[in-house]
Amino acid sequence: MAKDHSNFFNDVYEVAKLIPKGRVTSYGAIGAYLGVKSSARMVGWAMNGAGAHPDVPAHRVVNRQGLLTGKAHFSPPSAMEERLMAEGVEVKNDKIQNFDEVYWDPMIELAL
DNA sequence: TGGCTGACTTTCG
DNA sequence: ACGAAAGCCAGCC
Repeated sequence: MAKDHSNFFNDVYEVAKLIPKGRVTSYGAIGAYLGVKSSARMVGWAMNGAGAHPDVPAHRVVNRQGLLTGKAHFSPPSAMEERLMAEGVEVKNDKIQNFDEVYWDPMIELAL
């Protein structure tokens, strides 16, 4: 597969797929890993096409506060927390509990 | 081509 | 602690 010049989505999907089960990360973390920490929105936008990528666990990607901000884009929206809960992530009121423990940073985990 | 939008993040009030 | 505004970059019309 030839790497396109602007497959930003592809990169986001790759990182998202690397997220271990029971862990979560933030849009900014992925963006930072891709070199665009200032454009966390882009990561979320890329996730907009994740719906066509079943291998991309978009539910493991939340905002910096650990809030399931993107859950509204799921179908049903509750599927996000449902999935996180199923993986062992404690979610309360659309908010990830022990976020500091389940937080998975690609810049650290994938840092070599 | 130009301009708007957006699943975020950070900072000021 | 909460609310609002600005900054940012890439996709889409």
